[in-house]
Amino acid sequence: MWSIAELAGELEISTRTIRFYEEKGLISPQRTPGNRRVYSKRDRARLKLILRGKRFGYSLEEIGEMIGMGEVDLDEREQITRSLAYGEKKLADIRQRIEELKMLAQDIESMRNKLEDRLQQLNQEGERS
Amino acid sequence: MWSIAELAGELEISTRTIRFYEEKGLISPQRTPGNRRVYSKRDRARLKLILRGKRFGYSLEEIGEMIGMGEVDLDEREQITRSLAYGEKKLADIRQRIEELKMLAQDIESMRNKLEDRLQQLNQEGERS
DNA sequence: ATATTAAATGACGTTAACGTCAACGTCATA
DNA sequence: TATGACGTTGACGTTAACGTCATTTAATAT
Repeated sequence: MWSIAELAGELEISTRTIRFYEEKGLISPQRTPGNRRVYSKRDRARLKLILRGKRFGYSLEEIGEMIGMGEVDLDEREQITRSLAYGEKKLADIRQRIEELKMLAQDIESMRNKLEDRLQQLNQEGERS
Repeated sequence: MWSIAELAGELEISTRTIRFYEEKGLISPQRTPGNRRVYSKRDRARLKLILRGKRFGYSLEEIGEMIGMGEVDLDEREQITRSLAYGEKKLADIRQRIEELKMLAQDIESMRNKLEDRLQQLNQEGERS
């Protein structure tokens, strides 16, 4: 169990950010008798997932959908079916992103090659003086 | 060569967005005698790179650094050296992201398996009635 | 018991990344 | 040549994702 400051320190975000995510319904920590928030291991895992999502440019709203809010009033079978469908879409999305990242890496590598060539050329010009 | 609307259509962004990127110095298209913007193949490639970066949560400022603006008042050798160093960092970052995405995909797949098991179970319960 | 220190809540401020609108210029074409 | 359709530059508006107070309450140390 963690306090809000401990968790914020570990994850390198502000306490405001954590409260903000709670406002948006992304996490719902327990409270102490004195009304302080306490975060379980599960809350912490959820926060990490949120942060990971953010690093890939997902909005908080998208992340909310991803971790399955909304659609709370369905029977279990229906819920599971929808979650599966959503999961498939996300998987396709992620595989697509992996391919794009590889392309990005290639872009950068080809830039690197050109730059190295130019540097080589500059060095040779220098030697000829 | 493309007009701004053609390019916007193809890339599925607004013309405002394209002009905004120009304001920020990320692209600098040529102009016609009548002051219209014209976009070359190179401009288009650059825009695609920008959009790709955005999809991974990079800010426009970071993208700007990535495609090598800033540091304009250095000699060429220095410029190239810095660009190379920056490129290496980005490459490491990207490779890291690829690994993270693979992990995210695994998370989702294992969730899927659990859900499918549960669905199977529900179906069998149904048959036994 | 009191002084710190940490937390909660609410309100307002800020920044990036555009959207929207007005006022005007220009190009094609009937 | 006039009438849309497309483009340009401001200028102001908007939204997401927080930051920054001020105020009040609770826990901890002395």
